[in-house]
Amino acid sequence: MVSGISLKELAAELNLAPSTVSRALNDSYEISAETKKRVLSMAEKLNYHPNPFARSLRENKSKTIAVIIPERINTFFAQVIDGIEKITQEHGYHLLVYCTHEDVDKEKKIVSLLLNGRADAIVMSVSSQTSDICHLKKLHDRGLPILFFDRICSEIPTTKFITNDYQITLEATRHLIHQGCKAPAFLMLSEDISITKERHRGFLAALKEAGIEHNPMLSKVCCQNESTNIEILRDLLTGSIKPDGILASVEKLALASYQAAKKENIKIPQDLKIISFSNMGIAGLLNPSLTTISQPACSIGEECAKILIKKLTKPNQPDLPNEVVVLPSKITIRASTMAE
Amino acid sequence: MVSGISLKELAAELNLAPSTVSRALNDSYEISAETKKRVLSMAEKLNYHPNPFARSLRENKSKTIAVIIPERINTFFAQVIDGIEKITQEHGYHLLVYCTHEDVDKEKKIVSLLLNGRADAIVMSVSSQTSDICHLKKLHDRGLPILFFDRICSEIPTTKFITNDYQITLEATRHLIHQGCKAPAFLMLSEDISITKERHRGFLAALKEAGIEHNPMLSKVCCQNESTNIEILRDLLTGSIKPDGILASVEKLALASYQAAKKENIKIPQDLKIISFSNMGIAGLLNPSLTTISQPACSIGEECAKILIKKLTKPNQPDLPNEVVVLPSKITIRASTMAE
DNA sequence: AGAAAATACGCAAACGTTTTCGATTTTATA
DNA sequence: TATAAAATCGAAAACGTTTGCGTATTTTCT
Repeated sequence: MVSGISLKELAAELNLAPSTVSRALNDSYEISAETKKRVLSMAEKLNYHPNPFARSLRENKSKTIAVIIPERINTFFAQVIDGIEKITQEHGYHLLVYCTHEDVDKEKKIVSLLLNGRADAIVMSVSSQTSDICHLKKLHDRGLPILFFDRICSEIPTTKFITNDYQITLEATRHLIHQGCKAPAFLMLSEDISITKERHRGFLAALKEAGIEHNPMLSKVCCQNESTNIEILRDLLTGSIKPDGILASVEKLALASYQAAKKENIKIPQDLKIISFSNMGIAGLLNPSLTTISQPACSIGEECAKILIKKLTKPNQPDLPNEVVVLPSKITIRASTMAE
Repeated sequence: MVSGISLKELAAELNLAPSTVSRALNDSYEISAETKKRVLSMAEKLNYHPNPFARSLRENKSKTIAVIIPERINTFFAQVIDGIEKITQEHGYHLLVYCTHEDVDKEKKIVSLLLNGRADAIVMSVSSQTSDICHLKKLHDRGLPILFFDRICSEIPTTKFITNDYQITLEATRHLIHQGCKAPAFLMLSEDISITKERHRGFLAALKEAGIEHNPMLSKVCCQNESTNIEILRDLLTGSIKPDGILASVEKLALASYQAAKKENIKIPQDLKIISFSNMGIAGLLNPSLTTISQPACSIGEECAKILIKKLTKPNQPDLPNEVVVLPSKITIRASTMAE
């Protein structure tokens, strides 16, 4: 009932062979225009819809792309998926979306679910806990097109999309320094992930350039839990080596900083200037408004999708090239980094 | 290559019939423990993964649930999906996620894609433009389990999950009045959707209860575009009938109100108090912090998923009962509604 | 007019599972 | 010991498509 009428039944209704009906529906040159019209109208009348699984089984492709992200409640990732969906939908692809919640074990489970061909390709951003990557290697070895964005996995030879993390963090840190920061801190979720390294490198470069000696205590690794992050940051802000600026490599750490500063009664931007990677639309409505480094999330999604669609739809396409595509981020200066 | 080894090949390797191997893998009582062990270890060794499409074709179910939401960049919907995923993943289900972007035409297209059995069930929240619902009826008539949350469709006899919209809006409006509002406004995306009506009803009831005569000009229908919304609200805030309070039935309208008030130099909460439906984690960090009505998004997702899983996994389950499940929302009072 | 080519369609296999129905062997029962 | 019952496995059909190949009819060319 729920699956509706089949091709065979449709063919029987028309007194035609299933093969003929199939060809007619697929607009084959072997079928006369008249027969095509007959088939089409009967298919419409009987509400025929081809079974996607029979087709997938036969064609060995699913018209489905899997997207794996570390968190759903995050403007950046949501925008990327919007971008992916926009392009892939035009080509009749469906999106399976999985969230790892920054948990590498969950990531492994999800990845293993995709070893059976359920998806024709994978677009993903690895969890912040991901250091061992043999589960990802297994996917790639199987021949499944896989493609990374933002949190990339450089060991796997495929196309990756990131932003100019080093350069933009360099500029952002320069901005902090220019606004008067003498001892900025760098906040991160993990030391392992690719972009964190790049961003940290840019941060340190700007300090060196300005002749500021960086105290490693001011490069802080935080965790997933919001309340413990706030505690970590309260300790940082009231510790022996107080930062007068913060560069948060992840949005949630900027927000935790706001909370911590609020609790410790530290004034932003007077006592503490904050700049953060963030794609929140409402950064301008925060108290004070947050200076952000925003990534071209939607474009990243679209570009991912485009290259994937090309690979999947054109026959005899080569493997995805092992290259890193860089799209520029943008700094929007707001109140949180204003010099007094 | 990408699809790996098949059951037949595995069987050949073991000198067993495919049927035996299938049964062994599915832990059938008909197979001896010894054979099972042999099969399992060989399957492991050869990296066998059952083809999901062959199975779906045979079993006539896909182990897939489709989720349709009006927007992705929205904490509420993201949380609901997190809740759904949490439960469904435990039972081996996959999630196809579609976004309508509040566009009813896109909604229709997406729905028509699901007429072929690609998903075993649908969980959705309709777009704000959806008034004609025959595309949804078609799904339900086909026998596909469909289930609504938040933006429900009452014409279709199935289970729906909402919050106590009438009651909580009544209380929220009382709060506004108690804080000194004499002429609160009500902001909505559309007059058509279910929850808007309920919320508006609660709003009006509170006004009546307080003996306040409501000017219909203060019930404002906004649109999807942020900048035009800001214009609409600037007009409202500077018009002949000025509101001194706002109840935003949707998060984005509260944010637009903040922007409009900022531009018009209207002080919140002194000149204008704002309360809004919102699940943003950072409502407390806005300037001023936003009083919110937050919905139990994650629970909604989990409850949806639970009832669905029950329906899908237990045999001979009756249709989803035609009832509305109500989960309570919660008001969190912050600075945006403080009396001076 | 006859041969060749083009047109339009049908038959059957194949994709990788699961399951019904038997078949054979082993074990338990009388 | 004969027989019923249980245990273990295999053959084959079925799910709904697509497609290679075969064939009958019509058209075109010489």
